Amino acid sequence: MTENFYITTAISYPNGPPHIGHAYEAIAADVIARFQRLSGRNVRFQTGTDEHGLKMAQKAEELGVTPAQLANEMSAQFIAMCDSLNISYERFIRTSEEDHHRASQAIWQAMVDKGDMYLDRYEGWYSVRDEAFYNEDELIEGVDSEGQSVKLSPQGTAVEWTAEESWFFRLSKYQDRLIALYIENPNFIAPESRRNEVMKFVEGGLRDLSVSRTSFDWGVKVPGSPEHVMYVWVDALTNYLTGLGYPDPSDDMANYWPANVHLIGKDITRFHAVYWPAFLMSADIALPKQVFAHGFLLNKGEKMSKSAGNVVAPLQLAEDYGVDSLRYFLMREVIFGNDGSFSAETIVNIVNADLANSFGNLAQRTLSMLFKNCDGKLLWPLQQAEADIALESKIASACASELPQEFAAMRFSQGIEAWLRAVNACNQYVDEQAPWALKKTDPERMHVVLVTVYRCLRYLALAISPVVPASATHLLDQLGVATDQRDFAAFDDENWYANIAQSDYLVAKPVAIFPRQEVVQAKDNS
RNA sequence: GGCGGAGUAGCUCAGUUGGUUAGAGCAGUGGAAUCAUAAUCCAUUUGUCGGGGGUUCAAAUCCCUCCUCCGCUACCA
Repeated sequence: MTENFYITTAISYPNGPPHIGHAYEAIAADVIARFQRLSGRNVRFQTGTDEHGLKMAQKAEELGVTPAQLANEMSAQFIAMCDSLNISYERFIRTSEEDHHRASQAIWQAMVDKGDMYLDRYEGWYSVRDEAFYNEDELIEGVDSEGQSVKLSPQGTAVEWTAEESWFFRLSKYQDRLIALYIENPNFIAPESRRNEVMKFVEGGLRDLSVSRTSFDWGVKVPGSPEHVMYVWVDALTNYLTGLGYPDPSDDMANYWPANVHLIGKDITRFHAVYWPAFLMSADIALPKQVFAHGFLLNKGEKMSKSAGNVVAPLQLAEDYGVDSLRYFLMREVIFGNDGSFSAETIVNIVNADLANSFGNLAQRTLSMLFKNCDGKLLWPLQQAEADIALESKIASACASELPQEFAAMRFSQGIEAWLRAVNACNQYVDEQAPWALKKTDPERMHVVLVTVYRCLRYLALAISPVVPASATHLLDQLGVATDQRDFAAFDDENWYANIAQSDYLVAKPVAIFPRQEVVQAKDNS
């Protein structure tokens, strides 16, 4: 029986164009999705945009368009980003869609039926500028324009005592069950540092959550309270269910829920690790198996911000260095779960060293010799020497065992390191065997050596394919590997090589899969 | 302020039940080779393991203290 696997990214808030963080999350999720497919699972991969909320409404007004128009325009940009980064999602969800409103109202109603929703007043010091309520003890003393002493928000903006009618969710009721969840499922929140933070937060006591707003109307209407729209997180989190057809009983719900992993940025851990499971518990829906919070990307070690003027457009990087180069760099160089630093120089460095020089050139030198010296013919039957078998066994272990184990545990950089050791072993083997010398002394042996590396290349290409899908496909095409033989199950097929070798397949003059890169100078905007 | 994490070669990081000359990759340097994308292979330099103090036969690893950086500390998303 085939296992199912459901992975989601957070849905992006499209009040601005996609940035490198969005690209990173999409790429990481895509690598996981492709890896799971390679492992033989039925994968459902969902991403999308979170289009409601005050900020979208404000941004639309600022631009003189309706929120729906803005959402259309911006979500198109996110879809375009996914497409250019080769993101293999099954569903791109938009929270403004009709089915999502229905799903959000259904989960809301389920929470009402459970007795977890009540109407109350939300009172506090509100800053219009910050759009946030503050506690008395958070406020600072300040002076207004007339020299009067006034209370200000921590950001120094004006606050006023405000009261708003709001629906509340009985979050406090779920404190103990949440803690039990974290203890019984240590991997529910990853990495561990995030789990510790969440544990402390919940142990510190939970207050009920205000979950509706009356101050604007760009959102999902609360059932029975048309003047209220849902607090965006109730609606946003529900997208993970909407995409499977909730609330209707459907095959997708049966097959894919609960999700295997919600991949998110570390800044929204609490919403996913506290509120979301509490909502689901209340609605009697199964809980996702894991919430994985990845880190942030820093531009040369600096946080990116509009004011610092160092925001990097993801598509520009993909355009400058290639989609697969960007994907490889992010998965290889950033320890998954930690923050990571990037720069054009580092990307070029890593990609040239690993992909162009080590791996790409290995393929190029091998296929080139096969083409020139053996007319592209593969060898059958194949009589390998001890060194050949030893190499293959090492490569098979790295590609079929080490890398998959690391990837399954979300340790992508470690998995890629194991793969790189295999690549290096192949280059080492080529140098030791020196097929160019054998060409004069023992052409038969030369052929065996080249075919041995050829066989290793298939392992290497398949294993790394989730990270660099287009390039891996390019190489597998050159190797003549059938498209239905490109998964981990094919590693167990003893006859794969015999089938190609005994066919009339010939290795053609190879085309470089990873050209060397050079740093593209940033355009001067002045 | 409270709680938590981190500070190891130029860069990114491994490395704790305390134990021989502290490791890897990249970058650098020297050499070999010439099939290949001036790619590859071999060898190799550099470290007060954040500062100071302590425990111990022995500490990057345990304790104390100080410095620096980061995260969390609820309703923008």
